[in-house]
Amino acid sequence: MKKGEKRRQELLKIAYELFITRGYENTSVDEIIDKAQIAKGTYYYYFPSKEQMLEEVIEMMIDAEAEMARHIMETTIPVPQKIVGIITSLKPLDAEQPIKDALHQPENILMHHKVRKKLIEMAMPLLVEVVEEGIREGIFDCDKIAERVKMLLILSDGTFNEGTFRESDISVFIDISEKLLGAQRGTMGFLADLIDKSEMEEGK
Amino acid sequence: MKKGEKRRQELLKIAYELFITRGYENTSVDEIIDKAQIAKGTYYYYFPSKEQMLEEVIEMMIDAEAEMARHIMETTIPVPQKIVGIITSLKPLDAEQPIKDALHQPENILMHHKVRKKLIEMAMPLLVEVVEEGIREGIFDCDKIAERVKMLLILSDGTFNEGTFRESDISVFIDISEKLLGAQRGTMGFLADLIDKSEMEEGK
DNA sequence: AAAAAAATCGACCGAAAGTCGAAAAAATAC
DNA sequence: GTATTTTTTCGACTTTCGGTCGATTTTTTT
Repeated sequence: MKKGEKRRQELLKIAYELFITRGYENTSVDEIIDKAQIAKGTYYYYFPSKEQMLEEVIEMMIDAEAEMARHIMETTIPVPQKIVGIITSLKPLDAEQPIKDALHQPENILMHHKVRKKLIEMAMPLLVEVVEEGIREGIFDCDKIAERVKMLLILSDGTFNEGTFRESDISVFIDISEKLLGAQRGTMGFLADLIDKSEMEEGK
Repeated sequence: MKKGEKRRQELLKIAYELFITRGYENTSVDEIIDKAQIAKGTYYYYFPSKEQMLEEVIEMMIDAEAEMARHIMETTIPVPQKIVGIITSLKPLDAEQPIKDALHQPENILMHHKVRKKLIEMAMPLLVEVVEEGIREGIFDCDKIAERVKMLLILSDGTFNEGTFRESDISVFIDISEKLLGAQRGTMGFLADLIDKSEMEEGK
């Protein structure tokens, strides 16, 4: 009477991997049940539809990201670093070791969109807290924190997680982040080095 | 030997209307050929695939928006108003008279995403020009214009064209627009009235 | 051991995109 | 004005895919 939950997790894991490597739309239910060695009926015994399954897969992913983000929050690194840490930990699965691309560059728009939306929802309250921390410390100075955080998230996602990223975007992003939060010039400057470094690793 | 182009346009028009009112995914090729009173084979004589057709429908839409945007550019209204005018004219089809919704609110993500991307590509060079105009006039003061314009577009899209818009976003958006372009405080203030007005019309 | 509940099976269904060879219509050549 | 070639149209057929359903097996409960 709980073998069920194991199956469920097993299927979720298989689907997660297929969705990420080949895309949601390009993964058929048949492929999933093939890999899992089960029949159609069994699959639909656990999930009412493929899309509902996607929803659950995404939830899994968000949970993982959320944990990482919360972990960063609890550290004692400076507030600006926290913010950047949380934001960069939000790259859906891009930065993960083996899997990588094949997800949002080509055409996995549905999945990417859903992930992105939930990711922003999840990260907002955390970032609000961090920004408030920054305000108390005198590093930031602004009102309407939630709105500003939302825009920061929109901006970072649109700038970095889309295919149109250019090296020259960084300095503008830094500039605008500082002004958005009412920080002193240079507060976010360390971001440039960070990105330079990761670009080099990828040999871009 | 050119009846073909007429058919093509006819099909494009039918598809455009169906895509907009019912969504791309929810419109079947069968529905299109039903409305057009043609056979499957004829459809595929003109379009290699449904998705390619979407691409062409989108191009049509973009062209229309582009013309409107260019028209705004040629007027003699103040630069800040031009910018806002262009940006607001970019709402894919939202603001259009009879059609409206049923597009990006529910789940027409693929189409919305493609439109949005092309719209940004199209609008960037125009806005760059306008911002340069503003700089010459001393209204704006900034470097990296292309990058800043891109962010302005990302931000406006993410703020207004997504389902998460809140009244309180406006003032932050105004603030950040001004800072992004190096404008004086208040330069973009008129935006608030604009939005208030359109909200009222819709009875929100 | 019997009964009930949970889990599994796979043939089948319907919708939808896309194919293909043949035929009709139109344009061009002679 | 007829033959030939090109363009356009037709619709039955194929394939893929998400999803259904009643039957069957396995596991749990009593």
